[in-house]
Amino acid sequence: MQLPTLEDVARKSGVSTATVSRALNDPTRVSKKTRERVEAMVAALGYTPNFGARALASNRTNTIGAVIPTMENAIFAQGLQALQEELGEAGVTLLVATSNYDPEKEAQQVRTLLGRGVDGVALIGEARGVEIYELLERRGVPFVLMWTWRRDCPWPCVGFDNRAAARRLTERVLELGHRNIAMIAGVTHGNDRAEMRVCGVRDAIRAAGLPLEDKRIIEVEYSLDASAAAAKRLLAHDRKPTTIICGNDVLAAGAMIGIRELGLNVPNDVSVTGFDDIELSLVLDPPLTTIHVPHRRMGQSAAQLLLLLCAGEDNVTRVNFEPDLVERKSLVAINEGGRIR
Amino acid sequence: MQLPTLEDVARKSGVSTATVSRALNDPTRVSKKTRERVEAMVAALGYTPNFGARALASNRTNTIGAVIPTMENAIFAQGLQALQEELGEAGVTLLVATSNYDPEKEAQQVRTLLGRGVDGVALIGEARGVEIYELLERRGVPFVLMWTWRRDCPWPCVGFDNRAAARRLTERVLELGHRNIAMIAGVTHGNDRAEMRVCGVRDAIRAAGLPLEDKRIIEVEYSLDASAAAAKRLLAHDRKPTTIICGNDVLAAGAMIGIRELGLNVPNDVSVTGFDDIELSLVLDPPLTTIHVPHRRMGQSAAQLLLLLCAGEDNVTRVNFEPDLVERKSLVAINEGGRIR
DNA sequence: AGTCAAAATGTAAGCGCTTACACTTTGAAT
DNA sequence: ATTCAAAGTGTAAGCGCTTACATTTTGACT
Repeated sequence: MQLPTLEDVARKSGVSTATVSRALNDPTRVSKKTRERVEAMVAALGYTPNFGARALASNRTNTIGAVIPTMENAIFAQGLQALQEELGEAGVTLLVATSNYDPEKEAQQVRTLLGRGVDGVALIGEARGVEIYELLERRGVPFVLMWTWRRDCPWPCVGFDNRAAARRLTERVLELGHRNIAMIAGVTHGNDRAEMRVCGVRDAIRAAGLPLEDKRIIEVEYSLDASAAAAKRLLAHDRKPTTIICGNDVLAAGAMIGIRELGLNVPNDVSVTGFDDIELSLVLDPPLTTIHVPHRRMGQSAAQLLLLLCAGEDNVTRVNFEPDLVERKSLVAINEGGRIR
Repeated sequence: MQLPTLEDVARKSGVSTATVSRALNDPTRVSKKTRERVEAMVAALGYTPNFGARALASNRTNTIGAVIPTMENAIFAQGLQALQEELGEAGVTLLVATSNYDPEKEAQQVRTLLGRGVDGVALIGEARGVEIYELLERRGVPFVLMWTWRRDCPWPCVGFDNRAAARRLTERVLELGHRNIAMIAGVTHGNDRAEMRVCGVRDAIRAAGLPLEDKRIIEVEYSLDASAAAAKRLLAHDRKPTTIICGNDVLAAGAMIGIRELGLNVPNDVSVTGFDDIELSLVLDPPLTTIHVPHRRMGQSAAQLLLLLCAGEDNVTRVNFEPDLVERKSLVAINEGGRIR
């Protein structure tokens, strides 16, 4: 069966295809009478514009592409959902691709998205080969970086200062009397958020005049198993850490599993902190002290910025959110004896 | 700047556009010599096919659309990721839309996807207005239902028997001596998976000759808060349930939060079971006894089926996975006194 | 009634690709 | 050498839409 075309609508409502096109895309440019006639005919025929033809003729697809590392853990889910909803209200569709934290794969996904003619692109973080940025700029396709922010970032970004937030968290840990701190970080290669979080922790420890010991920072992939193993390794150390700062909530959850398997208790034997404040942090026992990231607002804001950029606005904008430290039960003060509470 | 077109490639490599098109889409139909020349020219110019033009001319988009309820909890993440990866290997892109468990929104999203010319559609579950099925069939767009399976389902589906699995789980609960069972279910309206899980629980209880009490089954939206509240309500009952069977892992996590807030202990005071076996179930303390659903295999299988259907294969296929009961620590046997363990 | 800018509409040329069909070349079999 | 199917290539007609430009209609003023 053949779908009705613009021309069918035009013929049956006694106007030209141009008028139908206008009635659909910019109703103000058409008299009320024709508009209504056309709309009625569209409904009667069940006409839907052909996406490919429209894209070909107008050179726009009303599609934004996003490349995220993974959908499998919830870190990006909320933000993406919000991005999608916000774009949806403007009639723009979101195309999501995943890179599995592999820069090469990310580049390939960006190329695929460009091949599909996306009008704009959302990327996570700043760290990637310069060729992607060049490609995007050469093609004139606007993009924004999400989940990251830096004062002098040369590109539009919507996020927060991972380094400052990690530093703030660590300062709180220090304030609670911890002097023996370890960290389970995400893999920092090609991941500036992970890297900046490590830097932030280092900043705070150094500022406190404490030594920073490289072996107390373990980098692992974002999985429960890897993090649980890392926690066990850290706690096998002769001088056990009193706090394990984790690169994100998933790592914190993994660390808590590892700690539990060692027969130790959080927070009595060791404190744990997370980062991101995904739903997970509430189901953990004890609930996780973590950095709350405003995922939804970030997604919305990124959508708006992207729409602006697509509309031709072209000054680089940066949106900086201020993540909060939410203190729950997984981090407690240390007492005089060096044991916790 | 103007992007290179097929014609540019053709001109510069001294062949016709038809030959270039063939060299790109079906290399075997072109001599080795020309193929190599064309490929070199493509690389040199950085040519990428124009998606819209291709879609318009060939009437295919190499895109599959999926409508899922939400990305915000991880239930669908793994399955979708697998679906996407499998499609990706066939050069097909996945377009994901969300309905937020709203049938009306789902219908609208399907229409949007069709408007974008998707070659096939993946939907979650079977329960929806007949008009969506009609629309899909009228358009001749193949689709598969995921996360659900029924012997006499009239449409292609890739999933498992939610009812049987829920029944199996409940039988195990009964086998462990529980006689006083409550359930926190997902909202069943427009959600056959949730509904079938309730049915399965009922089946088992009825088969055991026990009374089934409607008030012991509470339907809530899939959120931690709602489930925690429901658990509290159930436990405020004069005859406390010894097990709370939850419609999925998220609800189980919420129930455990509620139970904890009541100062009770899982599983000593009350057992809890989940359904889905998402990563969450491992981070809970105690780890959750739940039904393991093979999300990844389901996604892969759905992708393969969809690709077949798009290729013209048109006999209705149903793929049934056998979910396992994984027993962890949140469900324990009841002792003689009626108290647990 | 006449004027004329503004509003509404029509005409038709593409957008970049695929593919039916026609034509040419190739090379194995005679 | 000749033949002829198979393999390779070219020609050109769309696919369904947008939009620059041309033309007609409208209606607020004289």
